[in-house]
Amino acid sequence: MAMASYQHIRESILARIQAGEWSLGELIPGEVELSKEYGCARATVNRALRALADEGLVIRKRKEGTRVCRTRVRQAKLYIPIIREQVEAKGQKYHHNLITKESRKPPPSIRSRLRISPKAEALYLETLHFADDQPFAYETRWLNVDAVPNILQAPFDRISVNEWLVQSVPFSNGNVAFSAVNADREISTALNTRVDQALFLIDRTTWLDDLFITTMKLFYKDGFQLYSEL
Amino acid sequence: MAMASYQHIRESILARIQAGEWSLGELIPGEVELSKEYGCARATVNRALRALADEGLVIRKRKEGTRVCRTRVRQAKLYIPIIREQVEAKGQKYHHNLITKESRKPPPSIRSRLRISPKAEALYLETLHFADDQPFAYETRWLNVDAVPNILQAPFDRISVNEWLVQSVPFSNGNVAFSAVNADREISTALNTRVDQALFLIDRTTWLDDLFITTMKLFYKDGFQLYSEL
DNA sequence: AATTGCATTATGTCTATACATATTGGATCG
DNA sequence: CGATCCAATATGTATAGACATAATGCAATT
Repeated sequence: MAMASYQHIRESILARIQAGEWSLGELIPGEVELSKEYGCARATVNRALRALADEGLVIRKRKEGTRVCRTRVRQAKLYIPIIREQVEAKGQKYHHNLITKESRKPPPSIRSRLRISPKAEALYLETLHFADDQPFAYETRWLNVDAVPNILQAPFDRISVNEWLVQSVPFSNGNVAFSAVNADREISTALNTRVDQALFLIDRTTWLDDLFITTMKLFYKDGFQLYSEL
Repeated sequence: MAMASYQHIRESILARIQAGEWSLGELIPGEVELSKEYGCARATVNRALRALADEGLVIRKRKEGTRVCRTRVRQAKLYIPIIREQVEAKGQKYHHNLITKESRKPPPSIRSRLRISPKAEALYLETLHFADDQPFAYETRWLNVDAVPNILQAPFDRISVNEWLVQSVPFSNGNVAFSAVNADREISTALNTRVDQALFLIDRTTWLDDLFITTMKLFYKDGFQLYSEL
């Protein structure tokens, strides 16, 4: 069987929504009725409808029923990959260059988001990522050494900080922000672009519960775009 | 009961992963064993593990078992809201200004992505969105009138194109790309920023099956960022 | 008229059971 | 030795039945 029956039902209902059988905001039949119609158990319809609800296509409420979502919360699932994979996916050769690695007292703007003590130092790293020997992205990172003690032994000449962290440290929560910034002198030099070039910036911070792990800014070379199917 | 039992189990297993009970890439106990441990049916554990798999925290394979995900595919769910809601969520007053609305022959760059005939015309719209009477975002849009016939009656002085489409037209698929661009003269004037200012750009196209509906570029005023929890 | 309470209803979750399916590894046979 | 087959195994899916829970609206009560 190519597809499970709950998948079939999901697709069928999706098609019926798209065909306009029920208009936006309208109630669709209940689980019991649909299960009779499709000749299956209620649990199977339930799973299909739950799947649609997870995707944001319908809204379900107890007692009220299931209705076609009116304001389609367009949720795009973004996969933020490891930079090496991003480069290699384009068929280009990846390497990176560790520019800075030193313990510093973080500036207030960083310290506040770290939730660490005012006097504590943190590891500061700057990395330049290359695709086919062309600059691809410029990364600045603050790292809580206490949270990741064995980081000092990590072979950052062979593996990037980014990748080492992803593979070695679990994390419980964090946030990302995407924005656009103008390249300053330093970054434009590093990325070999003009000053003021618009750059795509990913700003990410991660914790393990309340323990700060790392915060990072990633400046992509111009032309980069983050893509997602809906 | 505050939480369903499968949720409890999900959280418990998540905590055990984060506590390092199983290291990255390692197999965790099977469903039967866990169901005995938690004193519940296998289906309940199954649901918990499926949830974790959906979130990208574990990988499951038949016969092999469930293992903690090594390269955590960091998937961020992005909610792309209606602009009015975005503005009002910041506690600001929203209004918009329809600058252009006319039928045109789309340029090749647009036409190719529309999958429509070479000679067909399409509706071209330019909208400026305001937050507290300050420019917030500049939108250019191409729209397939054939796909949305009743669009010509839509009251675009009261409701924005964006919002009308989201509420009136179902869509089956599409794509989004996020990037950074430098403001040209026209856009910088509209948004009241300097030329060359880095702007966050969302570029989105949607279809109903193979029927093109609309493609849109949205230039956000500087300072904007797209935020998401992980 | 306002409040309280109860039956109703649709989804949410759980259980026990069964069969399906993919995959591994060992046993068998040429 | 190598190819093939088969049993074991862990997850995947489906079913019927049960109880939980939230929300609605009607009915009885104050």
